Amino acid sequence: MSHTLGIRQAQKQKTRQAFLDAALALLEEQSLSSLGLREVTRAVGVAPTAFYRHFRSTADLGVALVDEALGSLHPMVRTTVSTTGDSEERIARAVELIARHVAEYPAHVRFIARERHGGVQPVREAIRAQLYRFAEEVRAELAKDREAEGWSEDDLLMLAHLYVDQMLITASLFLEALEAPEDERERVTRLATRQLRLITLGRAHWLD
Amino acid sequence: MSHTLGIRQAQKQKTRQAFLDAALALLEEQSLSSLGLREVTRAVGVAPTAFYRHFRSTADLGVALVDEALGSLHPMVRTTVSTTGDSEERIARAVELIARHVAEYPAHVRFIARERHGGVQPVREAIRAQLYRFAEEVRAELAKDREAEGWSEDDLLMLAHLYVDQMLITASLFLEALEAPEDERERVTRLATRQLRLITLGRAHWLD
DNA sequence: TCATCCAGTTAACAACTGTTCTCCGGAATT
DNA sequence: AATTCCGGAGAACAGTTGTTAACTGGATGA
Repeated sequence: MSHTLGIRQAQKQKTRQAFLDAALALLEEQSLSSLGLREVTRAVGVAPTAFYRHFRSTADLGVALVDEALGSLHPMVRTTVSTTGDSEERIARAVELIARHVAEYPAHVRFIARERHGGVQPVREAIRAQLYRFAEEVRAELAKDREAEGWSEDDLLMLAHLYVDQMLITASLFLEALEAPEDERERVTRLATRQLRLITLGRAHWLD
Repeated sequence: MSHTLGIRQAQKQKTRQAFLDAALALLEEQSLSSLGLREVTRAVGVAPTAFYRHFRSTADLGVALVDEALGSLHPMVRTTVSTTGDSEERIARAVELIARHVAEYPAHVRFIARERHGGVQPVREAIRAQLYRFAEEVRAELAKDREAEGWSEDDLLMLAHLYVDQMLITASLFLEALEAPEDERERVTRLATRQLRLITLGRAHWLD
């Protein structure tokens, strides 16, 4: 098992997490490329120079945030795609799961959506890599389905990317609807469900 | 026709355009929320205070950039969707058209992709409004097609949003592949084509 | 021709930025 | 018990930022 951290290491990780939390909060109303180092340290309640003990730059912190936001999501995506049952049930469950995740971690979702095409290259790269991993994993799960018989690897990956992108679009829509009345979120649910239904329909007739 | 502008108005518009051009260039490597007013005036070669003669703030300039980037695109989108011919031909033409547009106006495309979920609320709002207009127009064009018989207005709008989002995803992929060798762009073309093909397939079986 | 307008200039403001170097004190190691 | 390690503090650096006020000089319209 993992060795119990010394007081020192534990305190360091605690401060580091405080940096990540404070940055995430500040990033709700701006982009990473405008996030100042002093701004973050001020929010944490620590001297500006302490920042350098944990990150080389704000871009570096951004990459760490990408891992926090997406790193732990892989098992969830795998099981979601592979859930057995009627395709209609699977769609409903996937949309429900996205809605739930957005409601629970809105700042993480906002960060990813914002910085995916944002102004900081290393962060874009990190997100791109993670999303590619998602697509690969979805492809692997899709390949297990008997509906994938006769599909080329390339076509499966094409479909997987479509699903991943659709997931992000839906998450972003839920995010915009977060503060809105319940029926707005209901509208998003119905929209996303039908879009996934249409894609699934196209999938079923791909080999015609 | 439009009244010829006086020397004064003409010069003002020229400077204003210089602001937009300089800002767009600066925004290739950062986000709008980190774009400084002085930074822009320096690039234009003008005093900082001159900025206020044209824009209230950088956010205001951003909204103007949204109009420049998307405002003139509506007729193009309309005619693209409504082009007659085999659906396979239509897909190929649409993808080709996106590729061409990205190659011709990469900075505009980058700006839209970046600020769609960016840190400046009025700009996000402006982009959202324009994209909604696109979706409405696509819906109107789709409705003319005989394949749309039996479709509800709501389902047509759902499909239209799917097309618009797919258009943006594809544009963003072409953008990333801009500096890459030709075969990378070819890969994107093939990917986008197949994704559109699958969506079109789902569309054809929607009423089953 | 003369008064008015107005895009752009100059100067100055307090507040902020990232980064360096030096130091402190408690944890970790021997 | 003595020594090393190291996360964080403090002070100072040269530059930067947005915004204000008062100005200049050429185009505009009476």
